[in-house]
Amino acid sequence: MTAAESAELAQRYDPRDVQEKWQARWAELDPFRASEDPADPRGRFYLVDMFPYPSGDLHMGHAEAYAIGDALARYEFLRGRNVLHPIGWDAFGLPAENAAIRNNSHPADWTYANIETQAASFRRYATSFDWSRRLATCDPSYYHWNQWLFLRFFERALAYRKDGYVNWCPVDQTVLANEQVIAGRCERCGAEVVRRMLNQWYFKITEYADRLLADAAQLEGCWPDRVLLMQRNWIGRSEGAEVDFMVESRDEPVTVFTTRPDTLYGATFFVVAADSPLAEQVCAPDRLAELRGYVEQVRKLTDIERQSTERDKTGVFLGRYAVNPVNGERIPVWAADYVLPDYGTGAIMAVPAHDQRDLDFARAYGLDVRVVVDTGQPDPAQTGVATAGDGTLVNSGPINGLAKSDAIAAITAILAEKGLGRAAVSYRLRDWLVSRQRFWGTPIPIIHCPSCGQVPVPDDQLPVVLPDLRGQDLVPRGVSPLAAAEDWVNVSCPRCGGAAKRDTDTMDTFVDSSWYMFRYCSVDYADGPFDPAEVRRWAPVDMYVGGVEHAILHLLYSRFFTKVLYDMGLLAFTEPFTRLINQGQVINGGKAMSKSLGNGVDLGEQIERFGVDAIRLTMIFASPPEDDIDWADMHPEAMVKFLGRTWRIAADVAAADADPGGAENRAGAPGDTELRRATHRTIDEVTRQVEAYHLNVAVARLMELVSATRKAIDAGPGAADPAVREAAEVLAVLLSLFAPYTAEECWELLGHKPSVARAAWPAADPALLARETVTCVVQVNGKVRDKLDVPPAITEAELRELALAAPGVVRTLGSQQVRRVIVRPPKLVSIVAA
RNA sequence: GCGGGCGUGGCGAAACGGCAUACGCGGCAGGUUUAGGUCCUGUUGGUGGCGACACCGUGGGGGUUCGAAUCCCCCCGCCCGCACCA
Repeated sequence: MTAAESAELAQRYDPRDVQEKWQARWAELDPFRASEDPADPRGRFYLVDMFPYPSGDLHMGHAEAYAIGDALARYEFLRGRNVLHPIGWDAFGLPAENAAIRNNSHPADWTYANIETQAASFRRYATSFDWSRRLATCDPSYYHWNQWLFLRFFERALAYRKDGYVNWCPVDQTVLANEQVIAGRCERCGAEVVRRMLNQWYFKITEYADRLLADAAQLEGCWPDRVLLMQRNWIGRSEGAEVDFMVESRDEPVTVFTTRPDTLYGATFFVVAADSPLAEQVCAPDRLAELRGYVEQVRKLTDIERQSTERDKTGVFLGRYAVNPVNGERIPVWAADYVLPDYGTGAIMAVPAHDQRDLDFARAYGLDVRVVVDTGQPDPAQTGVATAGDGTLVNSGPINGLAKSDAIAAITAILAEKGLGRAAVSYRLRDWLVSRQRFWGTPIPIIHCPSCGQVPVPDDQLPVVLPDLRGQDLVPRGVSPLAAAEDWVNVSCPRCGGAAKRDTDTMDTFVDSSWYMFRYCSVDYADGPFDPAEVRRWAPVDMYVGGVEHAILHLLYSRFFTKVLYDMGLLAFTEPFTRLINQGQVINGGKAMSKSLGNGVDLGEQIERFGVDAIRLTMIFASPPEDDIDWADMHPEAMVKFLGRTWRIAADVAAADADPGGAENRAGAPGDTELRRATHRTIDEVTRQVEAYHLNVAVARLMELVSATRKAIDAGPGAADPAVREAAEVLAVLLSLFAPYTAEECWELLGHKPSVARAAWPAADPALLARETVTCVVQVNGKVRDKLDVPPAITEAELRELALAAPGVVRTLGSQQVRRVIVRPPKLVSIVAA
């Protein structure tokens, strides 16, 4: 074949044309089905991509995430592992319900239709899923086990109801977990969240705060640092002490939590959270009206206003005094909204000299400021700047003269001894609010009986299936739409048989996603959430791929669930995901894609234009997986070109094969050594880059090999050389991680059947990796002055001599004295001269 | 405010403390082509020089080192998380 003919062919290769052909073959071959044979000798690898929400077709963000996960999964397959790479859908949730309301249809119709759309798109996208394991969380066969788990949590007192201030989204008309409130706004719809006092279901994640924190250590180096950091900050452990203060006209002491018990002698007033029940309890009767007026005012503020640090401190005096347990001093009790009702004990001792918030409050209301730690900084009462640093204790009785940290220990010991306080730990983490006043979720399997209270639905009556409600109004009104299904709601109490009502709330969808990775191991298992034997075989997940937006929410909840399941004896490990990769976002023109900006890029359109392979390759080649990709800077056409070049190499080899002369040529030696070296270096490099998740660099190495092979064909030994065939075969297998269609075409052109998915990852020949000469850089005073080609095994003495004699070195040195020579054979000599 | 991360060509990005800018885009030049496109080849950090070369160069400043994009300190800029958590 002439170069012109070959170019002509390349022009004819359009990666889009081969997609249907291979989809059909893959469907038939099912090459990525995990082996269910427990005796399968291959090492196992469990890779999970965060499952999608079926809110329409796949989008650009999915295209990146699944390209990364798929490359890693295919790598493990080709390495000979028995890989489990499943897919499912996070199928409950508000968007389905809102879409149903808009279209006057049922959430299930919308959801299942979108699932089919996405499944078809996944197949087109050539993802290497084991399709026999797909799941959808809205299937009763799935949420059955949400309910079962809920009841196990309930038995262990890890699921409980309480009154509390909750985040209420006025648009979605439902409560939200703390984790779902982003900067005071609803994570889903962006509306400003307001606080409401409601009786709701919670999961007691705070009981696991310490373990969630401690076990994060074993994820170090395996999860992105920033995710671990965010989780640590979210859990927010602080060490300090509890101190009991007596308050006039009250028998029980009021306990405060403080991280600075050393400043106890500097407490000049006492503050309770205005909207906590405690405020009314300690308030003098004649001040009650004022307190209530104040609380009313505060409640009108949105969380965003309330949390603004710019806002002036406000509060009311409650007409009572608290007694400082260490010195008997009477200090006024105030109520203020800068003290939170649900952190610590909802009350604080205020030390204005050493806490900025207390100081701001003291200055607003003319309260005393007393310095008890001498930090050498100016008087806070004068400057308005609290001094929080280290220093020496003053005005503090028995702890005078101690340094801050010693004083903390000393005063804590004194308090403990007198029974007035104790060392304590507090967490920023709150319990997980799991009930939602919406329809499209898992019904909470509890029956409320007037005489028996909260009664679990018996296991053998699970699942509690959602009532149909087809054709009924699902518009949110603050009460779950399930309440309207009277036939469904009204039941007899399983315990006493009397008239009772089902709980009408549904579970937060994050419950669904907290354990789905275990369900994948046995999607049809009917005797429990998962088959323990199967989970033992596959789990924990070796590699988890998904967006950083779940750094706290889903990833913290999953870790919590795993620990509870471990405590229940259902799992043998305590962390669900051994390794985690967060891919970046796909943005456009420097901004996240959004309808309002009109900068959305449609994945389907991109695939129509460039083909799946080019889009996958563009995603992979753009940057390291964790970086954002700005689509405006991307050039998928360059990948189309690269795919054509790669394909043409295989085509040239095939053509040379067909040429009778070619066969003779191949009969002999292994072929061109230079190209063979390049091929084996590429195998070695790509293997290492993939192992390090530097997928973009792996693609760059493939591009280099394509260029080298092209040269060998056009200006070297020609397409019939066995080294060219070897290069072409290696390219096909390596490329299959990223561009499966083109890889299949090449593999087929090279005469292989039935699929490159059945090929083996090539091994680099060490003999071909060894280099005959290496380039040695010779520096003089830190600057490169010459380069030498030397054998890799050169000795230090030989290299030193060669370097000193190198022309560039001689020229630079001139009359200078050589002071020192550092020799690092075979790559570097550094000469210090003066 | 607190915590963390990142600043490398015109652009996306490479670089165990050891040749800065691999690979790709874009640009320039050439070949193929009736032309354009496709395809192929070469070239492409800045300044100076015909040139071999020289000097400068990884946000800015300082330090450690024979040697720093890489390690340390300060500053500037951008991004992310938390946000009255006592």
